[in-house]
Amino acid sequence: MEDYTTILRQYNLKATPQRLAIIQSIDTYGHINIDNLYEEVKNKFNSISLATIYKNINAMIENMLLLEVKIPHKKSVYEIVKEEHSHLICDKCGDVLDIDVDTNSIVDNISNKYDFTINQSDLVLSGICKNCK
Amino acid sequence: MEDYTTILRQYNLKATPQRLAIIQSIDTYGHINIDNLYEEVKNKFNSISLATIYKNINAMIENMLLLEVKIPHKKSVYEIVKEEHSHLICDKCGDVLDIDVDTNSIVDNISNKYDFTINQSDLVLSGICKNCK
DNA sequence: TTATTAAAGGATAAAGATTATTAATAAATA
DNA sequence: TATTTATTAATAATCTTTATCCTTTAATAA
Repeated sequence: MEDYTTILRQYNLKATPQRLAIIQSIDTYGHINIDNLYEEVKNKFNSISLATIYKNINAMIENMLLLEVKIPHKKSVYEIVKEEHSHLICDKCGDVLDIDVDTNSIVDNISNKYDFTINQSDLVLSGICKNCK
Repeated sequence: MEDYTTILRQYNLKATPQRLAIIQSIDTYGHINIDNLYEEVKNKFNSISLATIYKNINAMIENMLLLEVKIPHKKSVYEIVKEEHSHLICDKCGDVLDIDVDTNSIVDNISNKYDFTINQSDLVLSGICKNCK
């Protein structure tokens, strides 16, 4: 993931400087919420408006470049779409880790039992991380 | 789950008629979001204020009688705290089902791998239910 | 390179969601 | 039944998110 301009265009989004700053911050942090993203982008881009952040986050989500991760008791964070994975959250320091969990057997099992077509599996594990305990 | 008055008192909450109506609606529906809850309670209790709904939902969450369930692309729903379980959501009709999924091996595995103390495991499976497909 | 066009940005207003305030009321308790 | 304290309703205040409108800019093709 280097050339953000190309990536944006691949997702049918014009490569504006504001968008480059947004996508770069998200990529750097891995996961970031709206407020921190605004602060972050503002450092490089003093004049940016909060509405621009919202508009672009929404556009990038619609075009499937970004994903919203909902977290218990916290504000959502946004990440770049990659292979499906789960999340491990530290309730103390707020750190968010991507983890690899095989949920296939669970999904198959529930899918059969309830006659459901399951398209998405969101797993969030919360607790206290190594450094915080 | 019958005597809501007793339950509220067990959780150190005064048993007001408004609270009884709230807890009864949640229990009846199983899962309900703020807006639907407000509508529902208003039917029995015309004068209730939306702020009262919010205050009580928050009080009940703090006192661990209720739980917020965050759902991708939707408003959160609230449920009465029971044994830990996961959720199966129909993206079409919005129905929410409690499901029993054994996440112990996953939690143990990740817990060891990352040296994390995991306190909570939130799994939401989304798709299309039997009736909607 | 420049001109054209459609989209995006910034400022701010509007809308939506949640919380705080305050005076009146009602639940718990003795 | 009286007293105390928490709760309610109404509404204001505070976020949070989206819409509007005018200016600016990225993409495209001449």
